[in-house]
Formats: sequence, structure tokens, C-alpha cells
Amino acid sequence: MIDVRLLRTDPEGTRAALARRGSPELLDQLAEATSTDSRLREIQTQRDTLRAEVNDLSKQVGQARRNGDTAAAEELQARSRAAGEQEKALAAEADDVAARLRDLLLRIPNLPHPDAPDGASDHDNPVVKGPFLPADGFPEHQRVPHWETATALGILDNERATKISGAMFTMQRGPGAQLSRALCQYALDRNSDAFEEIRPPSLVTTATLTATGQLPKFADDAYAIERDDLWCIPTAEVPLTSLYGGEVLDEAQLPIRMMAYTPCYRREAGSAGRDTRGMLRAHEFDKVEILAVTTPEQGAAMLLELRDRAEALIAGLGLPYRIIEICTGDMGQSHHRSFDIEVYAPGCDNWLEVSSVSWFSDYQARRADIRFRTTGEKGTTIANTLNGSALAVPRVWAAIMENYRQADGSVVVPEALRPYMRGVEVIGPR
RNA sequence: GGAGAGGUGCCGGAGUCUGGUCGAUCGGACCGCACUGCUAAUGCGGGGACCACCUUCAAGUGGUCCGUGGGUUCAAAUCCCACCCUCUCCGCCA
Repeated sequence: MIDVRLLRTDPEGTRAALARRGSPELLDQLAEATSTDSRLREIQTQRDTLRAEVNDLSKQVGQARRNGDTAAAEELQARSRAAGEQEKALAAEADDVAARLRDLLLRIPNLPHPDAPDGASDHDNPVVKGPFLPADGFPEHQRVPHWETATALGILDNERATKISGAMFTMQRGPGAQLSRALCQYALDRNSDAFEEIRPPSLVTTATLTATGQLPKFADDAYAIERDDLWCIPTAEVPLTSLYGGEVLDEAQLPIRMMAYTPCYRREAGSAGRDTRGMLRAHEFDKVEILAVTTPEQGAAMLLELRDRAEALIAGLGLPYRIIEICTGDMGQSHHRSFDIEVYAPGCDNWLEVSSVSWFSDYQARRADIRFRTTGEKGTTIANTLNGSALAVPRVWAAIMENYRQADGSVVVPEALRPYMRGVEVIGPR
């Protein structure tokens, strides 16, 4: 959620910043929020005045009763009742207006960072690093889609996954299953120098899913467990961001760095029929997420730290990659500034998004109510949150199947993963 | 799932039966000052969060906050209802 005060103190700047996202309806919403906000404050002021009157009269009633002056007490009581009735009506209106304002604000996206590139869609995302490709290109034996290679090797069994759970579910077997786990372990181990490992719940409350921005706007993308009013997490970002929700931290604790491996659940509501083969898009997948809670000043540097860490993981696997920056027209609702790491998959002849690193400024932290206090100073400040996929397992798995495929159809295990593979160095036919 | 107990400020813990003088007793921690060669001890003083108004530096005024949300009342930490969470016992269970 953006700060309502911005609408009052810098309406022009706020409007200009949001205009960069390229959505005209958004500016209408903004105008509506602004007028709703001033209406709310007007009513609140009136309501508070009436409340003060009721409070004051009530005190006098108590006083009169103690003095045994029943007549005066009853007269005061009647006046207080009348004021109370007016107050009640105004309070109800204030609650209505406040609810409308909150709903509007929850749907207004974050302001893009001044340095975020302008653009209308994903076609305008500039490459900011790379591409890093092998000097002599890709040999013919790497031009095989991973699903063919992996199915032939008996390590991918999507047919049976579909039998068990339906379309868009995947299943890895044997060394393929080991490889998935190895990637998780690798990503966690490589960041354990600075990040606390968390094993959070995968089912969360509606409030938790609202804090990170998935609700109310994107309810269709998430799996709901209605009977228990819980939701399956689409990413570890959701529980980790809310971990300190509702708390006031000490500035000295910041930045806080956390990481988690979790399964991720996505309905992929808008993507039916897309990427149906292989491992590129599934309702359930594994991911290691890295996340930070910082002061506003620490945000910019942390964004680069997370990006560097995500990049190091991909580079450490010897995969061809590039880094793109997300332009204003392609940014997610909560994003302030954001980078994607893409790996090249020669078999699909596609750049695969394997990591997305984002700075949310105080947008999520305001929803989650994460604040910090500076020692010796009054009041609190809303924190900043950032996160990045350290490693999205299935797409990296797929990229390995294609980039490490040998002429005989076997797949070499990248050096960095071998410690986790029980001695398997090459995945051959089973 | 059943029975019982409980949820109050940074922490501990009163207040709830008997509604008003309770944003809240007391203690600890913390901060400031005094005392002390330094520490400790002691003494004195100070506290939160959030919203609006007013100034917009400081201060001030009003409102809200005693798990959450409703209700009763002139007035609710206190009475009523629902829900959430914690603890103990029972049941079930990897």
C-alpha cells in the first residue's frame, strides 16, 4: 500500500510516478482515493468533536450522581444521549468511507523507482548484464527440449503426475528427483553465510496473503482452502515477509536476511495451454527464496546484494544467462524496482526466467505493518522489504537438461551439484 | 474434538465479582538528572502506539487502543455475544 499522506503532500509527484506504469484507469483510481481521503478526514473530525462532547457529558453525569443530584444527572444524560446518536451516525459513515478508501488503496500499485526504465511491456525490458553465452555456440545435441531428454532417461514422468493430480503437475524420479533436491540444497548452502534458514508454513491466512499484495486483486491465481479459510503460498515471499508483521523492530536488527526452501502453488489461471510440456510451468514447484527487511536507506544496496547472490548461483552452475531490468509497464503491483535473471535453454530456444529480484520499498511492509524504531528517537518508521528467487528449481533443472546434454543423450551433472548427488556425475539411461 | 484456566503498556503483574475519579496501581527494565574517584547502590524525574486538528521547529488540542469483532449503557479493561490465540488435562494423530 502506498502512503495515503503522499496523496495530500505530493499529489502531483504521486500522479506522475504512477502514470509511468502506463495505465489510465489507475489515475482515475488515484483521484477517487484522494477525494475519498479528504472526505474521510472531514467526517472523522466531526465525529471526534461529538465524541469529545459525549465523553465530557458522561463525566459530568458521574459527577452529578456522586453528588446525589439526580435531576441534573438525568438532564445531562439526555443531552449526552442526543449527542451520542449523532456520533453513531457519523461513525458509521466514517467506517464506510474508511473501508472504501482501504479497498482503493489496496489496489493501487507501488510507485516505480526513479531509475526504473520506462516502457510499455516486457518487450521494453533492457538487458543490463550479459548475455553470457558459450563462445562457440550450441551444438546440435543440445538442441533437444528437456522433456524429451528427461523422459527418455526415465527421470521425468509427467504422464503419471497427470494421472495422480491432473494437468500441469510434474514428477521427477530417481536422479531427476535427486537433482531437484540438490538444487535446493545448493542454493541454501551458498547463502547460509548471511541468511537465516527458515522452514515456514505453506498454508497461510487471508491477512497474510493480503500483506504481500496477492489479495485482494489476484485471488484467482492462488489455491484457496475454503473450509479452513487458508491459502496455499505461491512463494516463500508470503510467509517470510509477514514473519515480522505487526512488530516493531530495533533499527540495530536491520537488515534482516532470511531464506527458505518451500513448495510453491499457483493456479496459473491465465496460462491454460501455455508451456504445458516439461517443467516450465506447473501448479506446484520448488523454490528457494532469499528475502531482506531493511531500513529505507539500506534498500538500494540490498537490491544489488540479492541480485548478485542470485546471479552467483546461476553462474556457479555454468549456465548461459543474462540479467534484464523490468520496465515500468511490466512491473508487478508491489514492485518499486526489479530485475530478472534469465537462463538460456538451447533445446527450447528460449530465455527462461529463473529468478526475479525485487525491492518493494515500504509497500508490503505497510500492509504487513513491519516497523522499526531508532534508539533514542520518538516514533516508528515503516521498514522496507526485498526478495528474490535464489533459485526456481524446475526451470533451472530444465536448463541443465538442455545445456548439459551430451551427444549420447545422457546429461552431465554440473560440478557444483555433485556433492548432493550421491556420487552421480552423469545421468544416463536407466 | 471435549473440559477447565487465561490473553492488560518493553517485561512481570493488579484492576474485572460491585461500570464513572482507569490509558490504567505496583515492581522491574530503560532514559535523564543528582550523589559517587569509577562501577554498584541510593534519591528525584520521565515514558507507548496510532489518527485527526493546529502550528508545521518546539509545544498544544481532541479522538482511538486493555486478544479481535460486535452488542448493552449517558458512560465499558470491567456486563453480554461470537471468534482467534496460549496453557493444563482428556481424546486423536506423523
